[in-house]
Amino acid sequence: MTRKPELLPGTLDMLILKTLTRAPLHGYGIALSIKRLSDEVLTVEEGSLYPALQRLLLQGWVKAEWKMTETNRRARFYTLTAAGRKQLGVEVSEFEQMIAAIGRVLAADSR
Amino acid sequence: MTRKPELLPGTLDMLILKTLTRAPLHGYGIALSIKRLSDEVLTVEEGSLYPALQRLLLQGWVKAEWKMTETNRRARFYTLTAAGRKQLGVEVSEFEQMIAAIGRVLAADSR
DNA sequence: TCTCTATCCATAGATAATCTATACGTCTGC
DNA sequence: GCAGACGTATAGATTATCTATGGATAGAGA
Repeated sequence: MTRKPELLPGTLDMLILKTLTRAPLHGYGIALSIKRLSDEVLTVEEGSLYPALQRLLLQGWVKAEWKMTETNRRARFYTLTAAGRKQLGVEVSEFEQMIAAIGRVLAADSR
Repeated sequence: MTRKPELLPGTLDMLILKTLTRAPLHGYGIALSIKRLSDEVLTVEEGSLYPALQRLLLQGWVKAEWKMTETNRRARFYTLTAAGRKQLGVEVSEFEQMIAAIGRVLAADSR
């Protein structure tokens, strides 16, 4: 049985980076934000999210610091770096190119 | 270093099924067709293609038979089954829903 | 005839990205 | 006290790619 992913593989980093262009956020907030903006279509599982954030940190595309949330909890806030913003641009344009290409294949008329 | 995929993961089965709606084709022909229709953006490697065709056969979404090509070679031609056609519809609509959702996230304005 | 290129099939193994499941801790409201 | 939302994190399984091979045949051109 083929599993139904909650996410298109390969798009998570892009979605996280995009989310952080609005404001620094903690992991939980990033997941909520993506879910809400996508009208509940996209769900980011913790097991995908935190490894992804580690990747982004390692690449230098985000930085992190511990702070207090509005609700008075310790949380790790991630901020987009300049390199991250650039990377987002690259990923978005590659993604759009892919989507356009897939669109052309799907649009080819079949008998 | 993050690898640059030739394909959006998760979309290959859909692309193959779609290609077969036009006419039965052998593996090599499927790969060429996707490449050409996408204006060389999407490249299907053999190591992705043949396992994918095995998956589709196992699921009963395509059937295969050996025939001769126009160029006088033995080749395995794959034909879409009724179940495969139905599956294609499901995959396309899920894909479009995903793309729309990602679009909403990417469109959210950032300061 | 020889060699090169395009056509064709297929698999093994590595890699990457996701999901499932789990564990832990805190704050607020009831 | 307890439930439910908030919040971080990792281990392990799964799946889908890519890389790298290996093999075979047809046709064109030297």
